[in-house]
Formats: sequence, C-alpha cells, structure tokens
Amino acid sequence: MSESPFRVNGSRPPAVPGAAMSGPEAEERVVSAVVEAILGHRIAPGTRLIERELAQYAGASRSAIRNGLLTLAHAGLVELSPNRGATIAMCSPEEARHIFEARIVIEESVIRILAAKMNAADHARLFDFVEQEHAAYEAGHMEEARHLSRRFHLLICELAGNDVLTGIVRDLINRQPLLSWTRESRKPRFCGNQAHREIAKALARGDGGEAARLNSEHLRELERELGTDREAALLAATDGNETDNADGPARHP
Amino acid sequence: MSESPFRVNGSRPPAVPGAAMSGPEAEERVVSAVVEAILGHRIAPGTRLIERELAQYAGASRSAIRNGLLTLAHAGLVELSPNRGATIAMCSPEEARHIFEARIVIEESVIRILAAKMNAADHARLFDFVEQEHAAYEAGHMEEARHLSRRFHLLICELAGNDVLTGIVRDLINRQPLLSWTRESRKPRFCGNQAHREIAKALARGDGGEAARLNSEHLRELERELGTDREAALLAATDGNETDNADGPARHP
DNA sequence: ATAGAATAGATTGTCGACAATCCATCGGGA
DNA sequence: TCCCGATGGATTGTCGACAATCTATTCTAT
Repeated sequence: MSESPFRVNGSRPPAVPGAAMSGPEAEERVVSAVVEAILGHRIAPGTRLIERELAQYAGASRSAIRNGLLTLAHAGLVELSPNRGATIAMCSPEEARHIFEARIVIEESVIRILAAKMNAADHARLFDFVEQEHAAYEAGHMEEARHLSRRFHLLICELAGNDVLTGIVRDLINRQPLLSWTRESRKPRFCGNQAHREIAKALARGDGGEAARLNSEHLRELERELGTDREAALLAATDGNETDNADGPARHP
Repeated sequence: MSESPFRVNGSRPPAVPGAAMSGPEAEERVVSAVVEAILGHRIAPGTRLIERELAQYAGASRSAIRNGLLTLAHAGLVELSPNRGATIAMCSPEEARHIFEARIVIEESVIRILAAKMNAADHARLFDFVEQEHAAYEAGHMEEARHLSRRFHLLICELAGNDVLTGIVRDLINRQPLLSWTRESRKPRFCGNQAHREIAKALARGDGGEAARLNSEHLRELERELGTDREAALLAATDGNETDNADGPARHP
C-alpha cells in the first residue's frame, strides 16, 4: 500500500502506483501537496521528507521529487541539508520576526500603490471578496475561510498590479503557518474578517495611508498572538510534562 | 578543448575537464559563474544555456547543472521552458517596471528601519564603504566600482538586520543587468557614487525619511536612463541598420 | 521559386543502479 | 551503570544510458 506520507485531503494518490504519471506533472503535484499540507497545518516543521516515500506516493521517480524539493527549498518551505535530506522548514523566532516585518513593510507599500490606482471594478472585486470571506466564516467553513483569509492579502497585491511584489508576498504568506506551530497551539491562527473589511473600506475611501496602517496593525496583532503562543508553549514545556499526542509532530514511522 | 560557454574572468575552468570535481561544488560554481557573467554584462538575455556545455565546462554531470539552473530560475535569472531548455531571462518592459517599483518601495522601508536603529559602528561601516567605493571610482577600477555600487544597497539591508528583506533585495539587484541590456547601450548602467554619499549622510543625520527619498529618487533616475536607452535602441532599430558587433549578444557557436 | 513535409542532428526529460554518507542500535570496556 | 567505538540498515548523492522532443536542413510537389 502506498500510504500517503502526510494526510492530504485535496489530492488523491495515483490509482496505480508507479504507472502512467508523467514527470513534471508528478513534480508539480508533490510541490502543491506539500504546500497544501503546510497551509492546512497537517504537517509539522521539522518533519523529514523522504524522497523515496514521496516518489512512491506521487508515482514519480526520485529525480522529479528532488526538483520539487529544490523548488520548495527556494520558497523557504523546506530546508535541505547535504546528505541529510529535506525537512519542513523550522523558523527561528528571529526569522519569524523578519518575515513579519517584511510582510508589514511590503504590504504597506502595496496598499499605498493600490489606493492610488484603484478603480470601480477593483472596489467591486474587493468587496465581493470580503463578502465571500465573511460568508465562509459564518457558514463555519473554517478551511475555506482560512484559505480566503490568505487570499485577501494576495488579492490586494494582484489588484496593485505588480507581479514581482505579488510573488514575494505569496512566498511570505505561505511560510506563515510554519511560524505558528507550537505544541500547545497547533490550531492555525488567521486574520479576523473584520480587519479585512475595514481595510477594504479605507481603500474604498481612497485613504491608502489609513488602509496601510490598519493592515500593519492587523499583522502586528497576528504576530503578537503568535508570540503569546510561543511563550505559553515555553511555559507549558517548562513546568508541564510532555503530553503524548498521537497525531502530533509525527516523525515518519 | 572545453571552451567556456561565456567569457568568465573571475573563475577559471577546471584544469582537467571531467575529473576530480565533486557535485555540489560544481553546481555552486556554475551558479556563481552565471550570476557573475550576468552582473558583468558578459552574457545577453535570451542566450541559451546548454546543459552539456555547462557540464563540460564545470566538470560536473548534467544533474548538478540542472539543479543549478533550477536555482537560477528561482532567482529570476534564467527562464526554463519544458523541452526547450534554459535561457538567460529576458525582462519585458512591464516586468522591468515591476522590479524597479519593488526595489523602490522595499529599499525605502529598509532605509527607514535602518535609520531607527543605526549606531556608531554602523555609521562608520557605511562611511568606510562609501569611501572605498569612491576610491574605486577615482582609480578607474570600473568593474570593482560597479560591484561596490551594488553592494551599497545590500549593505544597507544587512545593517538593517533583516535577512528576509536582504535576500529579496539581493535577488532584485541581481536581475538589474538584465533590464539594461539593449543593442545600443550594452554598457552597464550603475549608480553614481555621489548619490550613495548623500544617502549615507542623511542616514548619519538620522533623517530616514530624507535618505529614503534620496534613494527612491536615485533608483527612479536609473530607471529613467534605462527607459531612455530603450527608446534610443528602438529608434536606432527602426531607422538605422544593424551594426555587426563581434562580441555582441552572442548565441553559442 | 515557394510552401510544405520528411529527415537528421542535437538537446532535454526520465529513470534505475551504484557509491558515499548518515543514523540508530548493539556490544565491549572502564 | 555509563561512556565509547563498531556494525548494519536506511537514505541521499551522483552518474551514465535511453527515450521523447524540438530545431534546422533538405527534398519534393505545386
């Protein structure tokens, strides 16, 4: 049985392992599977990724997998150590700070750029999106809400119309789940819908400065929660004893 | 004879081709050779990179080369087309605008960050650097001056202490030579030393806003020159006839 | 003479095999 | 009992060979 190396809901393993799956296709599938697993908090930082397992899972050869791992490494999602293979990246607190700082200053600029060139169609798209996000929240579709919550920040970049900045922000956003993974709080943190709504409103008023300020505040809040989580985790690890968790940061069997 | 695929001054080909060169070492050598060739304006956008030639040149197998090309592709320096191999990336005018805009807004933030935390040692380092840059200029060491001119912007990022932003800016800077390569003006454009000097002075005064403004102006000026070059090249291509240039945008023999 | 098809050469994509390296377990000695 | 070295299994790194694809040339028919 080709057991999936990590629980993936969206993409299913090939029906017949080792057959009828071309290379680049498989490579792309592995990359997106890992990305999705990270975004969905189904895989913990530090988890080793064994090439042979991934190859078996994706129905591809190790070459394709190696390419995919290189891609993921460049996106900052996995770490490659020579002769020691690939692991899901673990961000130090310092790196986490750097990532947040980068997001804050870059998105601030992007929002200012957008505010200066926004038209009616952009307004509509933004408000439609926030509405959709809100609906997902209310309906309790938390996975979709989380997805849309990330997309909100990307949508702003796309509307601003700078592909280079969009790519940079996308990579930074994708790394975010790696920051908020502690033993105590494995639940993914994500932005409240209300903040997004207010940012959209400020943008609609053409007040780019206010929108940027709200967004920065919003991200800083997220970072603070994460810091709190870290401290809590540290405290719990200090005086409490390790609770065994079957589905915890699992090293492969 | 293992002829170098592109003229590289800094790094020499292996003494005995196809012998005694380990893999990752060769991979890194190819990557830095391509980067240096791009930075030194010794290789034109659109140039095909043939895996076998690179492998022969670096004394490595194609696997290592392919990894290196993937790395370069992720840095935006080469483009990979399925079944059609790798070429030095060609930036569209739009992409060039995006890159400049990204540099402007990111460096603006970085400078503000730096201004808020700069200490005496940082001041000293910055001024020493500008002095060194100036000396290279005066001595007519243009290659070194160009190198230091790029380093100036990176130094600011490093002093600001955010590795993530530093990496982003480094990638953007490395792509810059690809933007300014036209038939008419193949000479690399680079920043005057005077602008850097004034930015350093503003930073020394603790005036981050002014330093950021100067830097943005400085980059916009560079972009404008590039645009002028493009127009000139377009004009020349329209009414003039193609001048044969022996060392021009050479496709491989 | 030109357009289109066939061919030949070159280049990339893919794969499996072998060697080098690392990790965990086991055994011996202080 | 604890520490240190040896051993076996597992994993990664590297390479060359073969197949698939593309490009440029040549040939033929209109």
